[in-house]
Amino acid sequence: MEERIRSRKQQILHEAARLFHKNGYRGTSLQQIAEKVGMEGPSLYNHISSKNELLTILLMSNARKFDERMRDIYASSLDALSKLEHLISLHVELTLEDPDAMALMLNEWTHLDEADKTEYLQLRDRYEKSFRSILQESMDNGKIHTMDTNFLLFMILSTLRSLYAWCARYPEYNRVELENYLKRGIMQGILAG
Amino acid sequence: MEERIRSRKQQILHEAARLFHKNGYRGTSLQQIAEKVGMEGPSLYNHISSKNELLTILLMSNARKFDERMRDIYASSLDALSKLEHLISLHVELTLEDPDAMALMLNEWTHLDEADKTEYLQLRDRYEKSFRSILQESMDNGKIHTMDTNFLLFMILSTLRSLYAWCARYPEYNRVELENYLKRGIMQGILAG
DNA sequence: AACTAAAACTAATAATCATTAGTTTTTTGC
DNA sequence: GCAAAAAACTAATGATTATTAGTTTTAGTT
Repeated sequence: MEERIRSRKQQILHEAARLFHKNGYRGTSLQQIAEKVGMEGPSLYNHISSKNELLTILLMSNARKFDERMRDIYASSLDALSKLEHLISLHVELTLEDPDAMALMLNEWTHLDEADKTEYLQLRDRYEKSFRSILQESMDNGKIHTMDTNFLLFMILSTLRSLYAWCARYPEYNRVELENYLKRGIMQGILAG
Repeated sequence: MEERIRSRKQQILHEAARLFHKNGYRGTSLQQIAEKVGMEGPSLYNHISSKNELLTILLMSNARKFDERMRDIYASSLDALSKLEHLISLHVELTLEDPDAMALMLNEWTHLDEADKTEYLQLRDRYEKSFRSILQESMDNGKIHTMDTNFLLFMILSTLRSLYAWCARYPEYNRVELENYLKRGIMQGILAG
């Protein structure tokens, strides 16, 4: 009859992620998190050392996962255009895997303490540089239109980064559909013909 | 005397917009706003009735402007594809006009009080419905690829709504360049040939 | 100069909330 | 069963902060 009981800390992290996503880090009190888990606010301190620790764990683990997966793609021997497709898939996969963590990573990183913020921004910067370099290579190969690389990166990342909101609103779309739509929309644009 | 009040209030609104954008509504104290304007926190109450009033004025005026401009475009006799181009221009224009107000409208509307939030969500909903209907018409006309209209709307709005962040980071791009890049990127996609 | 109202100031209020202290209950290993 | 550790509770603490109260200064009008 033992169903898998997540450790208490995992439960806390899970509820924190949901609430931080829904109401923001500042807009969420420890009391609210505690209530969801079924205890009083101060009891949380038997499991965590601070509110900020919760954010840091959730956010940094997602950021590091992104970094790792990006490095795999970047270092692969695929051609640039295929790498780009894999990047799109990566966003879809990680967003579907944990939309709350994704939302936190994108929206709440300002509340990290200084050391973590520095590391986060380094990871993000490296990610963007790799992404840009893949776009640049595709352009040099003549595979995609010549265009301001930074602006192109901005357009693509805008869409990929908003994906968590789409998934929250329309949970019925699966990974394959999302990847397909995104690749078509980004690669081919919307004009017919 | 009326003029004095107005200009002082405009000053306060301006600094509030900058700070709300930079640190969020909750992350901004009245004391901080007051300091930027050159007074003590409580002195603000000679000009405003509450912190929330500042957010409401900034946010709702922008939302209503959007609504009004959208209605002009929607009601025009242009063909659907031209309307879409005008919508892109509208986002560029209003974003460049006041990036702080745009960021507030997109990110801080949750802090509106109930009545304003309801109105805001109605405006937003109407905006999205009109946008979607224009996309649908373009699709029916065979002008753009057949595809899930909601997802297409999501992709386009993701980019347009992120524009304020781009403008903050790269202030050297002007309206014409932004419109051109966006129209090309959205309409034609990135694939060469 | 004197009156008035706007607009500033300082000090107090009250709410929220992360965190600590101290205590009691529950669980666990034997 | 039982000691000890883990995990819960209640009750402070202290910081922040929106807002109000009461007072003084500033500036415009007569």
